[in-house]
Parts: sequence; C-alpha cells; structure tokens
Amino acid sequence: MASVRQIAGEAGVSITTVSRALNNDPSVHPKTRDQILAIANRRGYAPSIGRRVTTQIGFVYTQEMTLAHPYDSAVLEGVVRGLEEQHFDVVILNLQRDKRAGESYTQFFMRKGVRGVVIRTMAATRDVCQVIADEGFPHVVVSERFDASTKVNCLDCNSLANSQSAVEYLIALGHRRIAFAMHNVPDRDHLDRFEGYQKALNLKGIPFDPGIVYRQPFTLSGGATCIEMIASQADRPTAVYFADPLLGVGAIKKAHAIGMRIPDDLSIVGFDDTDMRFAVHPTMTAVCQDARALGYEAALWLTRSFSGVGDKILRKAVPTYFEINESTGSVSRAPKEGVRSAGVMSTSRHSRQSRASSAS
Amino acid sequence: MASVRQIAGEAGVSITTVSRALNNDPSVHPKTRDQILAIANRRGYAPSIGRRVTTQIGFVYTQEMTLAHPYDSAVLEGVVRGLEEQHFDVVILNLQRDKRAGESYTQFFMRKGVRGVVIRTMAATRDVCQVIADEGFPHVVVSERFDASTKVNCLDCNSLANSQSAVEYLIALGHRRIAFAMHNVPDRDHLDRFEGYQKALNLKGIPFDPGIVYRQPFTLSGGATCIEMIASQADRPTAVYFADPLLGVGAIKKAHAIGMRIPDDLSIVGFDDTDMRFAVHPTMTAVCQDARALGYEAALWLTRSFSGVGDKILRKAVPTYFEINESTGSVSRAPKEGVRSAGVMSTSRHSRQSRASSAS
DNA sequence: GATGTTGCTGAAACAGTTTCAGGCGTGTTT
DNA sequence: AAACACGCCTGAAACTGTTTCAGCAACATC
Repeated sequence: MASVRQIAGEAGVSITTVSRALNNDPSVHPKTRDQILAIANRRGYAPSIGRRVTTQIGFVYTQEMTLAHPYDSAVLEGVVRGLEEQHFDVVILNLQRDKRAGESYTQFFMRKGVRGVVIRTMAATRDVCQVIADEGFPHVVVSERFDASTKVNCLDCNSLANSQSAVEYLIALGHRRIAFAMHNVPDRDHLDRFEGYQKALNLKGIPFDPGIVYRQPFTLSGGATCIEMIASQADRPTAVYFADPLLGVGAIKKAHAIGMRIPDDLSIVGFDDTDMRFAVHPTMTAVCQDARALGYEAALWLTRSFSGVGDKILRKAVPTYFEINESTGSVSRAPKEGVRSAGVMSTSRHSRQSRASSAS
Repeated sequence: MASVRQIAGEAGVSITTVSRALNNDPSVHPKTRDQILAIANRRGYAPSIGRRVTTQIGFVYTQEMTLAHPYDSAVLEGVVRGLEEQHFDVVILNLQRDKRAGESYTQFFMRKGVRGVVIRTMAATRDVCQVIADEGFPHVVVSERFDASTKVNCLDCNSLANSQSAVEYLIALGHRRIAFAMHNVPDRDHLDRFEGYQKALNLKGIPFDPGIVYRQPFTLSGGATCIEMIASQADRPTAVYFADPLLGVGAIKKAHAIGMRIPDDLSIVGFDDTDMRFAVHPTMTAVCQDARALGYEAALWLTRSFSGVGDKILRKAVPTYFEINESTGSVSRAPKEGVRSAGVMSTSRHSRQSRASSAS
C-alpha cells in the first residue's frame, strides 16, 4: 500500500505536492500532477487516516439517480450485500453533481476516500467509464458492455440470445405481427433486446416494420402509451416485446383498463430485473435478469481485485433466462373487433405456467 | 469543532486515550471511555482527516436490508437527494453486521466517519434509536414514532387519521364487513393503520371481528394469501384495508387470478409509499405517503442541525393523504356465488376516479 | 533597475491512529 | 517475605494525510 511519502519519493517531490495533486489543487503543475496520478494508480494508492486504511467503495451513478427504477435499487442492494461480507462500506456518489471542474476521476474518487467504484452508467455517459479505466482506477461497470480492446471491467449482461428465443417463441405460437417497445434513449441493454428481436424476425422471414417499434420513457405511462398506440393502429400487432420492466407492467395495466385481453387479444413478453413480473395479472412472460446478483458479483470481484486474486480484466457474462408465464398465448382466431365493443367477456383462459431457463 | 486534543484537555487524558475511546479499544477504562464519549457528543466532535472535515452521513438500517421494498429505496433516494444539495455523501451502514461487540453507537458511527445518521428501524429495534438519542449522536429516525418525553428525533408519519377516513369511506359505500391485513411483525406504522381501522369501526358501531384481521409477511404472496383466506371464508368480507403496498398489489393480482372482481366482489383500500397503486389494475384506492419526501426532509433537518439552525428536537408530522381510485366501490347487491362459478362476466364497471387529499 | 505579480513548491503545523514501552496493582512462586 | 509474572491501563512517539504559510523563480510593469 503506497503512501504519499513513497509516491513523493518516486516522483521526486514533497508529500505536500503529492497530496495536492491527489486533491486537484490548481496550483500544481499539470505535468507534475499527471506524473503523480500515474504513480498513485500504478502503485494502488489508497488514502488512510492515521494508519487505518479506508474501506469504502463508491456506488457511482452518472446521470439522474433513479432508485425509483427497480433495476437500480436491486443492483445497489446486491452491491451492499456483496461488500458487507468483505467489510467494505458503500458510499453513494454522483459524478454530475460532486465532481469539480477539471478534476480527474481518480482525483475525485480519492478525494471521496473510496478504494474502488461500481458504476451504473447509461449510453450517454459510456465514455466516462472508458476514461476511468484508462486512468487505472479500480472499477466495475454494470449495465453497459465494452469490447475486449478496452481496459474497462464490466459484467456483460447480454440478453440478446434470450430476447431472440422469446420472439421465436412468439412466432412459434403463431404470431406474425410482433411489436417492440424500448427506451427512447437507447442503452446497450435495450439495444441487445432490440437486436434479438430483429434477429428472430429475420431468421423466420418476417419483415421488420419500424412502424411497430415504440420508443417511450421507461415508466408505467410509457407502457400505457404503447398500448394506446397498438389499440389505435390499423394493422394491429398480436404480440409485443417490452424491453423494460416498467413498460411491460404499465402496458398490462392499460390493457386491463381498455378491456384488451392479455394474452387473448395481445401477447406480452416483458423484461424483468427483479420480480415485477409477479406483481401483475397475468404473470408476465419475460426475459429475466437478476439485477441483485449482478451487483453482488460486481462487488465481489472488486474486493478480490484488491488482494490481487483473479483476472486483471473482468469481462464475465451474467446469464439471463427466458421464463414463460401467463401473458403469452397462441394467436387468437377470434375477430379482433371484440376488443373495443363488448368489454371484458372472455373467460380467463391463460396458458399454463411453465418455465424455460437457459443460461446464455 | 472539537478535536481529540481539546477533548483530551478537558478530560485530563492524552490524545491517544481519546482516540482509543472513540474507537472502542478495549484497553481503555470504561469510566474513562464514558467520560470521553460524553464530552465528544457534547462538543459535537466530528473526525477529520488532516484539516479536512468529514462530510458523510450514514443511512442506517438495523435488520435485514430491504431495498427490495419500495419504501426503503424511496426513502434512500430522498436522503441522497437531500444530502447532495448540501454536499454531503451517503454511506450505507448495517448495525447488525458491522457493529463490534461492546461498541457504543457513537463509537461505531465515529469509527465509520459519519457526522450524522438517518435511521430506518423496525419495531423490534426501536430501543436502538432510543440509545442513540441518549448517547447524543446526531440522528433522525424515519419509520418509527417516539413520544415527546424522549430525545429521539423522528419524522412522525402518522397515517391513523387517513386510515380512519379510508375505512369510514368504505362504510359510507355500504360496506359492513371490512377486513384488515397487516405485517405479521407489527411496526408502528402498521399499528397506526390498524388503530385507524378499529376507530372507524367503533365510531360507526360496527363490531370488531378478529377473524378478519390477517397477518402476513409484507410480500406479494402475503397479499395473495389474504385473498385466498377471504375467498374461502364463510361470511366473506366485502372490503379490505391492506396496510402495506405489496400486500395490496399481491391481493389485486390474486383476485384477478381466481376471478374475483375488484371492486365488484371486493373493495380494496391499500397503502402506498411510492406509486405502486398505479402499477395495478384497477388503480388502487390508497392511503398514501411520500417516502421520498420523508427521506428528503430527514436529510435536510440533519444538515441544518449541524449549523445550529432550527429546533433542538425534531418531531415533525409528515402528511399522508387518502386517494380514491378504482379499487373501491359500493357494496354489491348481486349474489356472492357469482364469484366462484361463472368466471369473469361483469362489464368493467369501475368507480370514477376522484381524489380526496387531506394532510393530517 | 526597482517593484509587483503569478505560478509553483516545500517546511511545518495541523488532523487522527497505532506501535511500543512502561507504570501500577495483583497474584503466584520461591 | 521477597521476587517474579501477568494483566490492565496509559502516554510518548512514529506513523497516516491535509492545509497554512512562506519562499523562490520567472515575468511584467513603472
């Protein structure tokens, strides 16, 4: 564990200058600063109080805090669980708000006193992860993927294969007009699902129609809007794949409200990070991913990397699985006009519950 | 801002002893330790690194981490938001796991380097809050209430009045047999709702029947179990008040599954901390409380208390409100046998959406 | 040329923690 | 009874990192 004195010795400056460089004091020369930071990262510097070493890990989010979304709270809980086993504490950091202008990420994290970070990012802030990795600060990215050429540590949660399976399943049930709904700011994970969707269509020779790809904010009302758009469409889809949990749940609710029967009038495949699929009726058929396990894994790898155990770069695939529940069924042969006129008249005929799990 | 040296001077010991006392080194004499801790709390000691003062606040939970429950994640998000405005960071602390044996709470928090704590507790760990308050460490308790005789700072989120209104509303709709469902480990907030329920019955001269008070874990399946119990009951209730969001949501889902119509066969009043009531169909009539605002308020009071502004003791009432949505309706005059035999045959007649908001 | 300004740096004084040694009382051994 | 051993408690000193203050060097200004 390098100290400011060791770094100072190696850099040929005083400990004062090292401390200043780590804390982004503007008075230190840029060249000196970069040299010191490089040494600090190379030697794995961790600030300590007296002789006590800090045991904090940052949970970093880059844009708006969205603990309102089940994904984030589940990831955070996993991180907390994984770290408390190793006697680390979690501190929540907001890059947008707290990071000073001109401050490097390493400087920011060291000023906050964290030894490593778990990063929850979005497509728009992808490059931030890249910079952090280049600086050499200990990190794991959840929720984005990076190719092998970079030094970014990430848990690769690819739902492409299962998304493809899900859409193929819909096709096997007789659906031909299958819609897709996703976030309006496409993140990597949503894009995976989109690609899986397109791939399945392609494979089965079903033409891709951009007119039934809906882009909405990932909220309940976003899902409701999708249903409204579907209901008002001339050549109405018989099935939808929602790439986000809240979209799916909001859609099912709206379908109830306007008397559209699930799955008789519309089959719905959703995506689930937690257990939202069980909160609605009918229980949602969904491509599933355990966000809690994701956070847990990320935390564990990070602590292990401190002790030098394991690989240098993390690029592990986290399995998703496709779970068949009650919101999907064979395409109905009944006239579709029934939906709008007679209200809810069907008996509640739901496909039996089964489960198809495949680790990608 | 007291330093270890000042405390050492006042206590007549060395700074070494002060540091040890604050960190619960077993070698320091209990009498000396208590004296030092008392001085530290009285003088508002905050550890600092070098000359930098720490700016961390603990989000403390006492039993199992339950970010899975929307209440907790909403409170946490509020705390984070409130603190980032004041440039404080949030660190997540688990008393059960991290606190060493024989360590006082003040010692624990100082060892962790936090200047204050927001505590999420349960009925079983109520006394912990009491002890922390007696020790004099800066704190705010959310989710429990303490009477005026104690020094505990808490945000008093009393839903009794609105719970009573809710049940009176059910009675006004013609319901006479009204059930109640709550957590099996009664927390203060659940008890408030229970008392409101009883009060309303009492006021309207409806006998209280312990046979229709259900105690379940606050999960989706807990709510489902309630519905099963209701469905199998001889003298079936026509309305229920669920004291927890997940119970209500789970109940509505189960009702759909067994063909019980909401609100035609059963009126449901739920409780909502966030926006779960909008995730289900029909939108749940509920007593509502803004958990995010709760966390936000707690955080703000804590930071203000550091600068000496405001009252010494926090005992503020956070308003709840009763929101009438679609899961409640007049008591049905149709024969109740219809539920089990004919499946879903009714048109979707839901009470119009209206909103009655009253700040308690 | 004298003076002031700016950029950068380091000694020293500050913050808290831990190691090491020692005092003191008590119990045990010789 | 004297000598020794041990546990309890304490403080000086050595360690960690940060901040204040002073100083140097280079450059600009009058």
